[in-house]
Amino acid sequence: MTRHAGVPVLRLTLRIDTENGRWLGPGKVRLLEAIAAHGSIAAAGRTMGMSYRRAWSLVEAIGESLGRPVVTARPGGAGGGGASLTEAGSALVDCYRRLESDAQAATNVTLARLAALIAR
Amino acid sequence: MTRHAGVPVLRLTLRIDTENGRWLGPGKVRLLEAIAAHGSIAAAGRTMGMSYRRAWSLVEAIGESLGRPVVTARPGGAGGGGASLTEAGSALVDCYRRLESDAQAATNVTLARLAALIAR
DNA sequence: GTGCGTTATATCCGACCGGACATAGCGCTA
DNA sequence: TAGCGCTATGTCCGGTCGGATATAACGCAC
Repeated sequence: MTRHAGVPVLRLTLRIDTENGRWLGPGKVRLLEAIAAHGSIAAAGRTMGMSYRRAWSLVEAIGESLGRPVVTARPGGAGGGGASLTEAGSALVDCYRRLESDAQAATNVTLARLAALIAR
Repeated sequence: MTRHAGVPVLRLTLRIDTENGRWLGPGKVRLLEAIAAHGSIAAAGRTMGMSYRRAWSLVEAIGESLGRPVVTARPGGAGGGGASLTEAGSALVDCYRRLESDAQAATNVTLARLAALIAR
């Protein structure tokens, strides 16, 4: 990931807007990935520097965007419980990441042209 | 622009993040286009339902993202003055719209797969 | 059965953002 | 020269969002 001297790096992020005014962006996707990686909403929130309250409400919002839950959570038990992605949840992450890489590949030349516009 | 029965429409929006924490999204680009179309920041703001104050500060923010001004404005004169895009400003709009169409073309099949995930 | 960490939810508060309003300067036009 | 509309900028206020905190329930481990 080297960069040419003086040419600024531009990062392209995608946001998917649904009909009902909700949307999905990179933050929510990263949260889902962290939940999958750590096995709990609380641990995912901690690693991303957000409160459990916020992490939970984001998960809620994603579920409402999709019309179905994206995580299954269980309180109590070993380690206090935990959470993992539903099939729809991990499919959502996969779709988003594929969208991202496809878009990146299709736009990198124009993105470089845009980067050249920026004063340095 | 027909849609299959029951399949929700997803809109893909791009956001370009620069190194200094600033970014450019569809709202700012539409504002620039409105300025080009109407010949003034004030008129552009009115057609987009925002105050002159806000329109002007957005223009300012875009300029700081790019490191150079995106509009040239002149107070006084016929009609009170006006504003138009600089060369960098219209190049920015062109780049963004091209990014958008390229990304749209490259992702529409995956986007359809994502749309199928959404409960109806 | 006590303890622990997590889920789930309510409430309160401060920070931030945008909207509303105010003001000053500018230059053509009538 | 008076007026108009736009640029440019400051200030204040209210709504919204996130952070902090509190509480209850749950179920395994010890």
